Parts: sequence; C-alpha cells; structure tokens
Amino acid sequence: MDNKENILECALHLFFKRGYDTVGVQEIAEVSGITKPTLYYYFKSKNGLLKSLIEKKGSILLRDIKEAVSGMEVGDVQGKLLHLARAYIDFGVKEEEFYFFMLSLMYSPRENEAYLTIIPLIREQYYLVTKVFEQAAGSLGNMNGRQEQFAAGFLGTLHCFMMVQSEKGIEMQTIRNDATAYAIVHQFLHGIYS
Amino acid sequence: MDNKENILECALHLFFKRGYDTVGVQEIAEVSGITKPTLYYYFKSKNGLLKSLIEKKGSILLRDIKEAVSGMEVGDVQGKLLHLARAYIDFGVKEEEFYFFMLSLMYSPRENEAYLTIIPLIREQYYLVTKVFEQAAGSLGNMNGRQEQFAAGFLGTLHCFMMVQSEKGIEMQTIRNDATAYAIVHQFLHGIYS
DNA sequence: TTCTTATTATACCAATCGGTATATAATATG
DNA sequence: CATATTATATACCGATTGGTATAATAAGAA
Repeated sequence: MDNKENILECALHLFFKRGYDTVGVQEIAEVSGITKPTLYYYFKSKNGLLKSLIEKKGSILLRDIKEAVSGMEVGDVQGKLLHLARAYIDFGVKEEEFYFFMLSLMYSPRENEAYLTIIPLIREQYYLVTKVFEQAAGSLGNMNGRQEQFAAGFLGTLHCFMMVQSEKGIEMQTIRNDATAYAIVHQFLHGIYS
Repeated sequence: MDNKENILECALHLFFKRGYDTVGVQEIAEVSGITKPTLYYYFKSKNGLLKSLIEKKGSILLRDIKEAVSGMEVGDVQGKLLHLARAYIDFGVKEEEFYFFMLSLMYSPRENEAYLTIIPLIREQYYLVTKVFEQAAGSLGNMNGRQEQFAAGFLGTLHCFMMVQSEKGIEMQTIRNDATAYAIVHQFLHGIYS
C-alpha cells in the first residue's frame, strides 16, 4: 500500500471513530507517519482529503449497486431488492468503517461541510434505488410519486438493520448471507406481520 | 425568556445548522448577546451546555412518549404504535431543530463526545419502544428476542419518513395528522404491498 | 446599611486549528 | 550527466479552540 492510500485509510479510521470535524489534520499526519505538508501535497486541503476518500470508496459502492440492479427483468422488484440488500450488506461488511462513516455524514446538519461533500454520493444512491421502484410501477400499482419515499424507506430499513447488528457487537461477517437479505426485503415488502 | 433559556435556544440553532463540533463557544456567546464567562457561569463547560439542552428537550420527548404508550390494553400493538407515531411527529414538528439535531447525534461516531452525551436519551427511547413490542408478544407471536430489532426498525422508519419530508422542503406542519401516522404504522406492520 | 449571592465584563491562557513558505532529498527523463 | 518532477521535512503563519483569573456590578436579605 503506497503512501497516499495509507493516509486515506488512517484518516478514515479516525473519522469513523470520532467524526470528521473533531479530527485535526495534524493527528491524521501523525498516525499516518508523515508530516502535514506531505498530506497537503497529496490532497490540497482537509476537505480535499475527504473528497478523495468519498470518491475512492463511493465509486466501489455505486459500482456494486449498479451491478446488483442490472440484468434482470424490469418488473422483478423483489429480486432486485434482494440483490440490492446483498450488495449493501456485503459492502457494509467489507468496508465497515466507511459504511458507518457515510451514515454519520448522511444525518449530519445540512450546512455542515462534510455533509455537503457527501451529498453527490447520497443523491446517486437514491437515484439508483428510486429507479428500481419506478420500473416496478406495474407490479406495485400506481405509485403517485411515492417512489422516492419507498427508496428512502428501503434504505432506511437497511441502514437501521446494519446499525442494530453493529451495536450488538456481533461480527458483521455473520450477516453476510442471503437469509439476512431476504428477511430485510420481506419485512419491507410485507411488514412484520407475516 | 430568561437569559439561560436564550443561550440554549441560540446554541441549538447553531448546532442544528452546522453541528456540535464545528460551533465554537465564542460564536454561541456572540449570537446569544452575552460573553463567554457568562455562558460558563451557567453551564460550566461546552459539554455541560449540551447536556442541559438534551435534558431540557429530551425530558419533553420522553414524557410525550410515555403518555402515548400508556393507558391502553397491553395487547393493542397497532393502537400503541399509532399513538407513538403521532407523538414523534408532533414532537418533530414543534421541536424541529432539536429533533433533527438529535438524529444527527444518534448516527455520530461511537467515540464522539456529543454522541456519548446523548446516549442515555436514545437508550431510554429504545427501552420504551421495545417494551411495546414485548407486551405484544401475544398478538405478534413468539418474538425470539426480535423486540429490539422491531423497535429499531419502527423508529428507523419513522425517522426516515421525517427526513424525507424535511428534505422535500414541505412545511412540517402539514404532516401533523392521523393519516400520516397511520400510513407509517401500516407500512411498518404490513409492508408496502397493501 | 451591610453582607451575601447572582450576574456580567475585561483580559488573558496554552493549545490547537487549517494551511503555507522554503528547502531538500529522491527519482525519473532527456 | 543534467534537468525536471515527485515527494518529504523544518519551521512557521494568523486565527480560533475551550476555558479561566479577576473584578466589577446588580440585587436581595439581614
């Protein structure tokens, strides 16, 4: 792992633990075993470092999502949601620190700098998930513009499940299976009564 | 409104907009029209101010929640969830800034100071909601310890709905009705198929 | 009036914030 | 070899961070 990569990973670890705003550039440099000017040479600014981190991990997530929802009949909502759930779970397991750091930024105040930086990644995810529900208008009846509400609800359910698992202290690896994905999708589609 | 109250409201407004970590004590004092020593006289520290704020608003939320889930047959899950949803929506409307600030703290990194400060309030909420599902073990069948998962799922759905409404830029006031609460509870209980 | 307690302001603290000017190695290219 | 580019360190910048020592003011109680 080269120098730049190492700085990104060290920064992510600190952001994940204490948050973007409370971690100083100085500390990132110390943990990375470099000095501040080296960091600024690579990333121009603290926000540039964050952008670089989001770009690096976000592109992986978006690629996985696109792969999950493609190559199926457009009407198969349940199938697509299953693939989607698996993609998110897998990503949350292999990129646990970024996943939860992304979640923390999603819920950050609207005018917070870090929030503004992650908006594009969030928007893109919502766009892709909303499309799934739009293509499902046939099997789900007239949605009357509720596609976005459904997309938000589905992702909310998913994120919520990951949070609960993480808080339980269970090894995330154990939820990496189709049964878990099915449980989440089923609850979203049919509720807890069933 | 006395001096102390005014400082709390000004601080909340700033925290809501940019986050606890990025707002300095100096700025809070300036916006409040007082000086730093005055703030420290009242709250001892920046974290003391946050504690005071959480205590003030949190006690209202907890009171509303307790009121919502009490005084009904223990088995009436749907009824209790409806009351619960109404309580959260009402609180989210009348204390919009605190509600979303609380959300942002809920998803903050585990070792973040502000997160550690709000933990007790979050735990108490989860405890109260989990109890609803525990009492419903009869009508919902054996839950096998899924009460907490249900509580988290329900609150997640609720918060998610509020976020979407807020992002749409719609006046929060318009969702303060029983139909909205019913829609949320119904989706949670029976899924989006129905 | 005098004493006590509750407020408020001036002025300061060391430490840290994000960021940079400058110089020097190291490496690649001609 | 010489030149250009990449990569790294020393030392510093002004501004802000959370927090405080000290003193003055205001107000209520004796």
